[in-house]
Amino acid sequence: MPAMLRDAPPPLTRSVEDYLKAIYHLSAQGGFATTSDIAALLTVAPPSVSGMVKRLSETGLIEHVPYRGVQLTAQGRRAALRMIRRHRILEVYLTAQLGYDWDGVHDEAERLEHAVSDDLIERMARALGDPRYDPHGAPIPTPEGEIEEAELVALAAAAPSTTLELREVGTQDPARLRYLAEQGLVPGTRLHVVSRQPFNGPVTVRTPGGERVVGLELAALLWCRPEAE
Amino acid sequence: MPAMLRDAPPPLTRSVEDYLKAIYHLSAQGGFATTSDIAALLTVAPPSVSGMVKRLSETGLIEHVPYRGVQLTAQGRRAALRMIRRHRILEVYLTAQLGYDWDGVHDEAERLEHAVSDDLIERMARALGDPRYDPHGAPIPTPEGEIEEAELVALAAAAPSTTLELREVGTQDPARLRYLAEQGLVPGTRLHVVSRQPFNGPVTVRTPGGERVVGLELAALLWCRPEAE
DNA sequence: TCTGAACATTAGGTTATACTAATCCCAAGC
DNA sequence: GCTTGGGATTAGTATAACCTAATGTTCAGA
Repeated sequence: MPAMLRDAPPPLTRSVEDYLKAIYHLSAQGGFATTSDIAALLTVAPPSVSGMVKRLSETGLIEHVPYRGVQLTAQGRRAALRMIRRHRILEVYLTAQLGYDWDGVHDEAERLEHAVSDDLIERMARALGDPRYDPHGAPIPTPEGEIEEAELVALAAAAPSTTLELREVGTQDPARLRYLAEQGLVPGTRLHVVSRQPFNGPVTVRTPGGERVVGLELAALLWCRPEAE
Repeated sequence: MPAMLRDAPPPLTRSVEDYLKAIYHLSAQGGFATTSDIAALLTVAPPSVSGMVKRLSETGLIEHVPYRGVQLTAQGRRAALRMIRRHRILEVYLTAQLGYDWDGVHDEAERLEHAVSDDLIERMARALGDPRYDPHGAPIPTPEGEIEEAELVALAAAAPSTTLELREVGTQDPARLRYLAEQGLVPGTRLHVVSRQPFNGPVTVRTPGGERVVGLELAALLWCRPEAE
């Protein structure tokens, strides 16, 4: 019997899927994901992470540099992107087809992403017309594991009198999401930066719904694409 | 702090949910579910069942008579019916909204039933117009845990020259379900029993699609409601 | 009435995942 | 170039599920 067929790789467990996703997000800006960051994100104790890291690097899903942190291997990255695709397709589906709000959809998707089959995800994607972004504007990886890498700038860092398109909202916190939606600050909105107060003050933007004053904490979550001239 | 709030009952694990469902189905005709029947249904070894049975009776979900079998308590029955509602709503949803066939929908629902929230189930139910039967004709429990108890007769036991409505198909086996659908033998179909061969021979029925000869194995799975005169 | 087959249970071990407590490493500041 | 504090790791324990092997129980028929 050929080796390829002999031992089918055991399917990943829920925990493993969660760790890979966490590591993907934490090492997105190129660096290492540290033990304590992973522990904080998954709300487990650091020793639990050390243990899992050992197993994951033995199975070739991550690369571990002791006392430094971990990074995904190509295989681990594929698995993480598969989970992210599932999560984001689910978020779009629940929002578009079952009346969920963008601030309530995360938890449901978080549980379902481990249970749905690839087949079901692709049926949902087809029913939705193969969406490219989730309700928060985050890009959805393709079934082949490609993901769009956009060059976005945080509103907090934008220069006054530039015009931007709000592309992605970098939080899942329901309270923040609800407030942003009330202010009309959702992906796709055009923003003109009116002014920026000194000493880490708020940013004032003009939106189709009127002028809005956005505090720095929120402005740091609003990722925008500079408008082409 | 009042006792009711002090220790919220820990949510049931996947395994527990599966055991309760299995026990519900096995003790449906009023009797005890035996260790080996449960083991066979869940494809685990009998000692695993003994272990789980001990835990479940300690937590008050089942009543255990050693060497005899188990039955659900009122609390266990509620939990089982909740799972059955989830399963059947999911089956209807996947069939009606996402193009699943009635022979392929079982496995997907089996995994999802543990992951969906009650809220999502009720949203699906509402989107479907609160269906009362799943694609196989089985009744769907209400959110309050009521389930219709119909008096159905197996086609295998029906007298010749009676007229019946096929109500429920008692299998989840894809091959059998596919064949039955090809023959037009789906819930809702009106059947007239033309004849019954002796010596456990097949049953001949007239359907809107023409005459069909149904072997005894399949006829035992076709649960029918005698037509009112 | 006894006995053996079939079924149920106990005993003891494995794996995955988590925890706390104890120890280890390393880099930053003196 | 030492010390020290905080993050990382190891050690040891717990729990939920599962397994195989050994032992117990029941009942039907010789």
